[in-house]
Amino acid sequence: MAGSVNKVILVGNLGRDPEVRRLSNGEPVVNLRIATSETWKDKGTGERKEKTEWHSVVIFNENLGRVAEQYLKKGSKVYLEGQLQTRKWTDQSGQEKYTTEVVLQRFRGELTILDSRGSGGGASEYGDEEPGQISRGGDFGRSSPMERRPEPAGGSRHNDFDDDIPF
Amino acid sequence: MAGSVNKVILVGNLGRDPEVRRLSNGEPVVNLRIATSETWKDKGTGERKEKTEWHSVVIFNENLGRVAEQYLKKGSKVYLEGQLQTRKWTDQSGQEKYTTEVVLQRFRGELTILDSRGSGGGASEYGDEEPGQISRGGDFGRSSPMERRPEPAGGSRHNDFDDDIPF
Amino acid sequence: MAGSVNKVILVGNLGRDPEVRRLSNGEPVVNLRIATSETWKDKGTGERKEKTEWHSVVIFNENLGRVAEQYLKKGSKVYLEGQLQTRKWTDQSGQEKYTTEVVLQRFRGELTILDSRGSGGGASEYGDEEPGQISRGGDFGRSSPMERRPEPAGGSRHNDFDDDIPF
Amino acid sequence: MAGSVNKVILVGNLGRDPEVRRLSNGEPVVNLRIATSETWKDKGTGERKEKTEWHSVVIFNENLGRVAEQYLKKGSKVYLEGQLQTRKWTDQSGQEKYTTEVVLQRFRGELTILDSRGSGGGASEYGDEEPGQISRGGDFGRSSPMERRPEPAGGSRHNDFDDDIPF
DNA sequence: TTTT
DNA sequence: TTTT
Repeated sequence: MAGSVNKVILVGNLGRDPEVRRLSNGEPVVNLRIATSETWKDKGTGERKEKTEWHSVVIFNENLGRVAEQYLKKGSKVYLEGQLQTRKWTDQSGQEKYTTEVVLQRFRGELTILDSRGSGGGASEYGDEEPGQISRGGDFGRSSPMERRPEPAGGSRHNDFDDDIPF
Repeated sequence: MAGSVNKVILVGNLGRDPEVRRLSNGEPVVNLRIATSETWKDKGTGERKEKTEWHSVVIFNENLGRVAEQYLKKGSKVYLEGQLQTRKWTDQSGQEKYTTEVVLQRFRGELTILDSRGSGGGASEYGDEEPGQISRGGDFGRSSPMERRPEPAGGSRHNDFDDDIPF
Repeated sequence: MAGSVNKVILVGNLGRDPEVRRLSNGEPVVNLRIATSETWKDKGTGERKEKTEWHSVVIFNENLGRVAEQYLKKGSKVYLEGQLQTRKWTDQSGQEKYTTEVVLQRFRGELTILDSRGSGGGASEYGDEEPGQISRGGDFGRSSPMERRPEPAGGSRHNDFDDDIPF
Repeated sequence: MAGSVNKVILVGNLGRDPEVRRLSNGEPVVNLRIATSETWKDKGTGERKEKTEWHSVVIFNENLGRVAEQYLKKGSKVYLEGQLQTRKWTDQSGQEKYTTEVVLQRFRGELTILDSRGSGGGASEYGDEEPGQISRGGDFGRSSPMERRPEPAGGSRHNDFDDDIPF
């Protein structure tokens, strides 16, 4: 159906270091485990209570994946936007299982580092006069670095990421 | 942890009529099945493709639950905000399962009807000079209708919902 | 400062037809006037009241601009995401004025048509196996159509937009 | 119109201390000045550039206003949700002016402190078994503290805020 | 006027 | 498994 929106916004902390797998072309696919939590005070007992929710995040967005890989670690606080996706899989015993994840698809989603260290800028790749959003997935919509910034003839293309450090 | 945000925004259509269970106090708990989908054209084949994602939504928010119960049906288009929650349960065979849902907690979340019919107003319950958000969960933070609008002495309390039709 | 987010989400109706200006390169810059409103009932008088807020939206995003130009008109209902931007200008009498707008920058923002007619798909431009978000600005991050889909040798490139109708 | 959404999400830093005015009933109305910014690298010159956007925020939400008053200061980083509102006013010279603000209405909006200090919990006021969202405006929908937590007979009601520190 |  |  058209006219639909599927958006998740999380601000939370990484429960462990990012897990990075790599596609055959070298692109990273990064998995994060993000905790969000709420605290409240039990009106009956006056006790302070807390409930933590854990979120599985998968980053297919190449640029945000590189940011995650390089700058996030256990404990990092992030703002991220992705979409809800549920996939079906079969465990070893043949049982059907469903897993729901927050997915940052290729060229989509957002990731912003909120730690005082580790923040300070973004992995923006704009090269013109218009400002680029910090670490925003949508900034980068192209399928290969070659499409991205036409090199002058004879120009050498180094590691793209070198000049896109997010702080 | 403080400083966290757990928010889901969906615009989509109900795949079936709302399912309403009722708490011992009469409050509705409403389950929705919402479809969002994306379409794209395969660059190779030129074929138009579509992928639909299904979301399980649970409304504990009493007022939004009543709105859902009364005004939503299979096919209705809604905007809603809730939070991600994963719960563990055990199926009949003793297998542990996890289900992730979009939850509108008591006094929280938002629900807005987007159909041309069925839209046109909100279930707002503000009674003062300030405008109330349309069908917003947070509008209603009180735990019983009795707390809500002090009745004049001798006043009779009718069905609360009568005067809160969302369109 | 890094680690910042500036996001506006609107669901509302166009108060008039889109206004389209065109850059020297032919790219459209589209201005929308969007109404959102809230209704509530005055607790004192029992009167139903409504307050409408008007938003100025500027679409620099080329693809979303084309969608707006072609498919939106007075009365259309849309979901859109942009960012807040305030600009200073001087009126004819030399007075300094400030105007705050919701801006969809190049390659950014989202626009989804919510009318039953006019919905039904998206202006996605993905050409691979992964689904593209409907009418999402970030889908298109390239600065010219030439970068976009490498044509087979001898292939002719027609109006790009023809095959990207959002429904 | 019903079926509308008017939402602003900001993550940014306070440019100065909160400004607090007080209504005749003692409720605070708090004004914040929030900076968001974007950085990018000019593709031509290779220069790193930055553009800052300033947002005026007005908090009518009593509870979030108290949180802002007590815990925010110049430099604090916050996540907040409000709605766009433009108001007309006349300056000293009789000129008509328009100002657009991000408004957190009574019982609405969200405010979460993101600084490592100053975060760590929320001003939640739930008193039952369900967890309360951190510093969420919508948690509190009632117009006076008296409605809030029924006191045991003879119970004394102290400063409500004492036991609701957000960390 | 913030932040990095 | 995070954070406060």
